[in-house]
Amino acid sequence: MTPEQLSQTIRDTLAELVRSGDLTLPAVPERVKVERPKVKEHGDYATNVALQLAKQAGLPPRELAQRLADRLADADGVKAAEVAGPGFLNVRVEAAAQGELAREIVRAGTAYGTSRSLSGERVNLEFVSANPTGPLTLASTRWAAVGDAQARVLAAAGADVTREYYFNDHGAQIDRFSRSLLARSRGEDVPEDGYPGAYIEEIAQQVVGARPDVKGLPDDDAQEVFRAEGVGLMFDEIKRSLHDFGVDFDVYFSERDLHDSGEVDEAVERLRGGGLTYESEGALWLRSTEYDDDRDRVLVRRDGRPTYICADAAYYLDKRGRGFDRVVILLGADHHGYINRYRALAAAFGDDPDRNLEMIIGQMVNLLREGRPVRMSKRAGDVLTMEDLVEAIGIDAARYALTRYSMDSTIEIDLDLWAKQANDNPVFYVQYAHARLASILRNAADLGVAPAGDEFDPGLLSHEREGDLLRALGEYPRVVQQAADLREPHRIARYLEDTAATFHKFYDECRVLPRGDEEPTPLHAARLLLVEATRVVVANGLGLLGVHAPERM
RNA sequence: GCGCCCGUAGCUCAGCUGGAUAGAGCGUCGGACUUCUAAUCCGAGGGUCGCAGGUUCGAGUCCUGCCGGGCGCGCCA
Repeated sequence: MTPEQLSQTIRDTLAELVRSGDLTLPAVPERVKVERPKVKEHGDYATNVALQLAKQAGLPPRELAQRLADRLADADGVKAAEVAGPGFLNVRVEAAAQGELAREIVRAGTAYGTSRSLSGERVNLEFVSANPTGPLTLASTRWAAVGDAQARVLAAAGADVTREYYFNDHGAQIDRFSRSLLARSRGEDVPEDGYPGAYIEEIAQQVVGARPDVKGLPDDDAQEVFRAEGVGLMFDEIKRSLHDFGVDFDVYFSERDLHDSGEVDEAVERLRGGGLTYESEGALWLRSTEYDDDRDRVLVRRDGRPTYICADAAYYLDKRGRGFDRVVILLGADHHGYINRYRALAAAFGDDPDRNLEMIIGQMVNLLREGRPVRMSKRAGDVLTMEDLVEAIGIDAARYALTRYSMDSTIEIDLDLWAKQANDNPVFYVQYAHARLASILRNAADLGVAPAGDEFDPGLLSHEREGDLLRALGEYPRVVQQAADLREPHRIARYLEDTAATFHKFYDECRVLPRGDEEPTPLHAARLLLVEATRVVVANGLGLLGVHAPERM
């Protein structure tokens, strides 16, 4: 019996009480929340429906809970139901009803935990979107890990997700980048506003290697060569880093294309007609204060040139035009000031900013080494990059460490901890659980013991640790659902850590395989099925985070 | 000054969108391997949930005001 099934049973029971006249309610609630109590004595599951419906029913909560408990106790799969505290209803489930879940999970395999709740939703998820003027920074690495996990989680909930990367390969930043390359190729210092990093030197060398003629060109032409070649090289490197990190985008979208295609101009025209703009001091403004912005924003400068906001507007329209109902954008905390003007843009186009647009802000990342912050010196251009992080702790640890925390938290990654191949490293703790599970299944195969099949007796899984584990596995679909609804993939990681712990405790107390000369029993087969189910869940969960589920360690 | 995020055990962080006695890992101390991976498990200790009010049967969670930290506030992108 899963929490969903129990929830349904409780609803049915409420409906029965109403029908039989034992209870008066304006309506039986759509959803009944069933939660896992923290304290063992409170049963396998608990619900607070009685507390919530007491007022409507005109009954004291405990009285309502009691009527519900009396009827619920007879329901299929329910072993006991009792009233507790101010009106909680604590439920114990039949072992047989609960054990059945192991078979369901194994049968569902990789589909276990997925749902259709977002089916039909076309989601455009934009993240990273770093301009190709340097290697991916630590912050970009966080969005890469979280964004990809986000995409996987949304897809698991049935959404049709496109991963998109927006970049700008022309304009002021790129000019500074190409001027820096040019300067370094001549052994000169980079300009005051240039990019000082050591990678500039390397790229400059590569460009010169590929285009030896660049030396003889006049400044303007040479700079253009450095721009075209340099951006290409830099972007290739970024894409390769992302790919190695396990993150591949469906679309790389160029801002330049928006200008070239005339979409920016079209967007401006549509904004003019959208009712959220006005002209002042010779410029066209967006009334973004309508959406809690600090001030209105200029769309078209006095000289007639559009600001970058127009490109954003055009880009938004482009996405909507490609059929995406939801435009989701992951941004760093340094861009939070962006939200309100973007919402105003969506509204100016007649969209509902609460439904069509979603901007997710994530906080920054700091590194710790030997207990001290690893500082990056901006002046020297020594930024901490994705590759630095991967080199220090590996891809799995990096992805896991970056997705394990709420996006709202500024995080500190202790490199010494995450590099350790030891149990204080959460990613190893979870991966070890998977390796252990896989190992049991391998040994079982060697012994010729198979997981229970048609003859499976779910009632055999009645040990307390088996119940704990089954209930943990039963939580998984709800965790995925919640992670998808709240856009919080870190919940998957936390769940995996809890579930790994629950499994390790089970392993400690419940022998799975026959020892020595022991004959295999139905209990061995049943436990083996539970092991297989657990492996499925851990593997599925790690998969949502883009972290490997190793067969051995 | 204004806006967004954070403040929970010595440290790093969860807390199921208002529920029961606030959790986990690490660190500290003490235990458990002749047999499925001890990269594990068991036990102990550790808290004015930043502060002060408010909302209600009930607040770490919601509201208001302070305090502290991070990040932003261009006709730059």
